[in-house]
Amino acid sequence: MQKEIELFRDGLKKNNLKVTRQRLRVLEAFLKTEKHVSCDELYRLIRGEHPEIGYATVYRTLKLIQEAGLAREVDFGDKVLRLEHEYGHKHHDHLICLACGKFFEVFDPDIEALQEKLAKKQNFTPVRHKMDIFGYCQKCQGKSASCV
Amino acid sequence: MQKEIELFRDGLKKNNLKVTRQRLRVLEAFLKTEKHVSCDELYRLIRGEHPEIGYATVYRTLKLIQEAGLAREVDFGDKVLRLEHEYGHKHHDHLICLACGKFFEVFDPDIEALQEKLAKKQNFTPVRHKMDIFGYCQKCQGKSASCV
DNA sequence: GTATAATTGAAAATGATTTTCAATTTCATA
DNA sequence: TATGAAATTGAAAATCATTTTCAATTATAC
Ligand SMILES: [Zn+2]
Ligand SMILES: [Zn+2]
Ligand SMILES: [Zn+2]
Ligand SMILES: [Zn+2]
Repeated sequence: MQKEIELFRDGLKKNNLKVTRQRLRVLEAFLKTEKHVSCDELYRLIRGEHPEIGYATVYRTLKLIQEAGLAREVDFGDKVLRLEHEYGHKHHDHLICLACGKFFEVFDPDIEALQEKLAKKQNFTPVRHKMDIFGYCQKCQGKSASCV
Repeated sequence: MQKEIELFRDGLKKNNLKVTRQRLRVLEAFLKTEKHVSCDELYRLIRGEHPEIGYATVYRTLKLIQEAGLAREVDFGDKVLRLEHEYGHKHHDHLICLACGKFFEVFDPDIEALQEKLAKKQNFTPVRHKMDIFGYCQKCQGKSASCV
């Protein structure tokens, strides 16, 4: 966490941006949660301890956190922008339960290799990818999507 | 296209919904375009020939087209809901160019098999998946994302 | 044809995201 | 440590895609 804070400060300095109390609070809150958090969720978390920090500041700081390479966007198909930790977290893909909403992080080097190959075959230079598998987790076997 | 129209009519009848002039116009417009079209884009296309058809009708009909199994949602990460043809189009994944926005439909049975295996290993029952590879197409090699 | 129930289009509502702006704060420099 | 230019802040408003409302219109079963 110390390393992340340092990277954040460096990212700010590099762009002539200021290190503020609010920005540090937002970063800390983001680093503390291991979920795939939305801006709104993070704002509500922070509000408990720091009700003086506004939504816009959380929103803007999340952009800065992304720019510093500490977070990446994930999309679970629920129309909400979510962020997950990037620093110290290797690339992975997701299994997402249609019933309970839980997700699992997975990684398969064979799939990754085939993805490279697939792109190259089309003379396409891959930069990044997103692979999300939707279905039912062990606990939700047999349930339909409606059981929340 | 005749088959698709029939399926659409069947879908409506099955749910006690009415076959209207507007719904057929929207379906035809959707079937005619082979792009991954958004509601707004389709509305603008239709407006040329049928300015009397409202946005809400296009929006609502697109839902019905999905429910009839004729369209599926695709997400290119641009925050807009897009639909592509489903009927007669096998499952595929996408290569999406970060520079020019063009996309290519791809399919790799080996990847599909490994995806199944990966999910099963976690006792997860896969239903559907999304795999999007972002990068640069042949024409845009070496360009940065800013060149549109 | 009539009755009934569904559909329509315009406009308003929604909900996440993004911007505006005047007051406040940071921080390089003196 | 004081100063002042430049960046930041929070509240509120704007934006933008999506979704709903509602009174008038239309499809369809009888
Ligand atoms: Zn991957
Ligand atoms: Zn589950
Ligand atoms: Zn696939
Ligand atoms: Zn496609």
